[in-house]
Amino acid sequence: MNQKFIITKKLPELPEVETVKETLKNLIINKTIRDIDVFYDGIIKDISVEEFKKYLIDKTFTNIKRQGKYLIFILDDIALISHLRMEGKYFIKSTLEDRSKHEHIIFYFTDGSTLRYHDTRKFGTMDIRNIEDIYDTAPINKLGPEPFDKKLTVSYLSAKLKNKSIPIKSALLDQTIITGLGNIYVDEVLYRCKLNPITKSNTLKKADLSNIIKYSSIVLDKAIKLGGTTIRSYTSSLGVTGRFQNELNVHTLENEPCKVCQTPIVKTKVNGRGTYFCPKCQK
DNA sequence: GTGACCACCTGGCCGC
DNA sequence: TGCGGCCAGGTGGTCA
Repeated sequence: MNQKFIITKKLPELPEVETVKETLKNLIINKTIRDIDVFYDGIIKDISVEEFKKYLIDKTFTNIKRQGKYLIFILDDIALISHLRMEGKYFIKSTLEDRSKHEHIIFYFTDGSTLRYHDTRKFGTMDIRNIEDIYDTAPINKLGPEPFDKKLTVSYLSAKLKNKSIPIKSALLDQTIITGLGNIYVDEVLYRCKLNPITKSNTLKKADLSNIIKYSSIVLDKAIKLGGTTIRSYTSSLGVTGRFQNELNVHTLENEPCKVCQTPIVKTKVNGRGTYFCPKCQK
């Protein structure tokens, strides 16, 4: 087998972000920012580094929330909205520790510790909002319901997809329709639903939509309980690794036998995204 | 309104 | 051994 296709990139999806949120809650709540160093300003959206510092210095972390794959740090009256994208991570370290190559933003706390944003590919983003504007402005106000949300019903999904001829895989990756599903979990959900990833979204039956809702919730719930998925080396703060990779049925398992019918799992591309499915179970 | 495509960015891998 | 090129990923922007 071509080695290039074995290596799958790791990425933080909703379960991984939930793990990061819960881990950081125990570590930074009630800590006050004394200073900030920004080594790569491309992560900060819309405002200058000076404004970013002005908003956050002397502020205290009072809560951490999550919406989809976004982390929302509450600092008094300000919200720092962070998206980890492909490889973003947070670490707590002492002020004395040297900065590693990929640490792009360091928050210095008054107690001598630091919160460090580490991102190998510099894809992550940070937005600043007033707390009263969090849910009324982009990016949060564009997000659809999460799989656990009661708003996610068959009628909601049917209305969203009725004019969509794009593959169901692409539709499920669209965070304005359902928020929280990423490439790994969409493959796993579609496998459990026995749906081919290229099925046109507007051809699905109500039973299919019901299954999508049901299995999205089941898959993400289980992944959260297991701390997410560590495919190559993704770890959350303080090196917490996920165990959901042991539950994967198709993703990254090209040429491995399907657990149901033993047919080799196929890897293809759907709108440029690496996609794994069983050609027999998912017709 | 919809869908396709591109940019962003870098480590790891393959082929030469 | 070293170099060039490809690939992976989520999201936002642009264009048809």
